[in-house]
Amino acid sequence: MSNEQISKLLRNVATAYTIKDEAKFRFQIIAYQKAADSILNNSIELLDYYKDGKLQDIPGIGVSIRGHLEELFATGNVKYFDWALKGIPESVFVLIEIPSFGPKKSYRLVKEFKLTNPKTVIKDLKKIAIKNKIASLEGFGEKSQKDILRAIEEFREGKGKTTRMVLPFAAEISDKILTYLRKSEHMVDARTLGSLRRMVPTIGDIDIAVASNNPEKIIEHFISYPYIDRIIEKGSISASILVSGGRQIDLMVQPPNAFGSLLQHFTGSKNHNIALRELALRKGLSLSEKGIKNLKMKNSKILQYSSEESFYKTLGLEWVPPEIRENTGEVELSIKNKLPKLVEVSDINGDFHLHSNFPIEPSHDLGNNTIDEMIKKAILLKYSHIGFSEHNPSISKHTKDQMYNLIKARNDQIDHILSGNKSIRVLKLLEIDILPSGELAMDDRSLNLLDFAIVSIHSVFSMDKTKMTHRVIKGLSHPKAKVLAHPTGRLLNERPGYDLDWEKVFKFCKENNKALEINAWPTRLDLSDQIIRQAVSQKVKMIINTDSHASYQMENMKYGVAMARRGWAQKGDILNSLGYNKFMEWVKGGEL
DNA sequence: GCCGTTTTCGGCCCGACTGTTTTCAGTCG
Repeated sequence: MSNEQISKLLRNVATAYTIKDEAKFRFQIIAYQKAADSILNNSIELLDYYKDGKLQDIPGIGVSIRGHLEELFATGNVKYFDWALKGIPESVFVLIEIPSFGPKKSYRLVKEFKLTNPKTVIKDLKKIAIKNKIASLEGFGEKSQKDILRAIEEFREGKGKTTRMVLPFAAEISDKILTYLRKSEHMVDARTLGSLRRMVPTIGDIDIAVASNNPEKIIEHFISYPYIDRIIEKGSISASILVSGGRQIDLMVQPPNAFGSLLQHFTGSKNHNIALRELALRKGLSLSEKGIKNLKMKNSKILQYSSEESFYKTLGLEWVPPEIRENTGEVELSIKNKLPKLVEVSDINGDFHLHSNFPIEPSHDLGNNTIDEMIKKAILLKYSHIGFSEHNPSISKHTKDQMYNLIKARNDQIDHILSGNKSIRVLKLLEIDILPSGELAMDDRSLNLLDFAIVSIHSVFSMDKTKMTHRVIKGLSHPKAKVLAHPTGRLLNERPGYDLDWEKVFKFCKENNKALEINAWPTRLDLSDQIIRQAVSQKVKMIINTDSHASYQMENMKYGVAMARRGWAQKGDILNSLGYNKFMEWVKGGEL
């Protein structure tokens, strides 16, 4: 069972409890939802935790839920869940996937109209709404009947939060809205917050905070956005719209004096905020987007904060970088003033996974820009050294000698360009396939033309974990192989990536002076933040590369750095932060 | 059901908005 399926199962238990007796099960509901969230956000298979007897390491999973999950893995079923879910038709759990459908509404509609077929429940409900049968129900009306129809329609079309965007796409939409908002004379400041500010790999909706003394005017301006599809909701200080393309934008306004608490609130994550608010409660304080209320003093005013720093400071906390606001230990460390100093874009001295358009007759895609163009871009980015890593010449279409000659020609081209340009150093690398056998797709004579090789998997992804781990380690074992590129092979919104035994891979990298790549390509972002954090804790070195196939893509470095930051990586964990000489020491096998 | 800087017992975030209501329940983030 996948993490997603297990998460859904726990969420269903919470839903069932909510329907049966929300008051009685209040805290179990929260606990099950928390556990479900935690599992969904975990990029490591739960089955692996189970096999290692470490289910309880997952936050939100205690003795009770762990027991249930162990039963699930051992027998494929959980008696307690069967009991909890008893009496709730399966179609309820289908309806609840539609935004604006919660437990109560879903159950009520299923019961009222006997919608017992989970496969057709959405279609059936639509028919009933069209026949005007919902409006007359007590607690419903004309408006809610229309809303139900529209919610079903939008769900089918994948609008709103039902599909997630990759970071640059979300950033582009957000920038357009910000530019528009800034045209209002009532605007003092506007910022993109939520998961986009935290640099989560995929974004559900776009959250924007505005500082203004005239919120009504801002809201009016916001809902007049020319590319609007419809207004989802609109109040006095917040509003949500759907823009063309089906993306949801949430807006919230506070006066400039309270902008700090709004920034904090709307950046999240939800779990970080809950942790902060529980901490505040223990001090007799209540937090919200409006500011801080002192609960010990009767009818005291809410204290306002114009900056996030002052807001955190009042709680006795160090300001927390948005990328690590996930309640995974950052709150505890910020109390002690012991947050790590995370790596920054300005620490990056080079990019080592670049594909030029040099006709190397590769196994996979060629780049779009010349070596010269990419070097010029690297100079603009103030890099001191870079590396070209085109794919190896296709092994099936060339003899060994032909491959050798192609690589030599590429190297000569680099030397030729460098002879007229001394402002940057350029390493001669290649990205080489690790064949299913674990062998590299190039012989030693050709490999010796390189400063080092980046190795990666580009075929036969479906190997099991043990075999894939063996394949990767064998590939990395070649003395010229120094970096494992896009280590899981995941493609966001497309495929999950293969499984590796990370303990083994980490150990091998550490003992043999190899590095794991953090690939900054926006649909890869591979490694995940979670695995980066494990690698950091085991002192495995990493290198952030853009995998650019065009010079403008070299600006994607910021996304790779963001993943490193989300994984709590510091400058010392990231090889790109080294100067040329130190870097070459590492290349040649020296300890750092 | 989970969790720990006052706690292994006794807590558990906070507010906005909507529709159907005359004061609130449901949903969302």
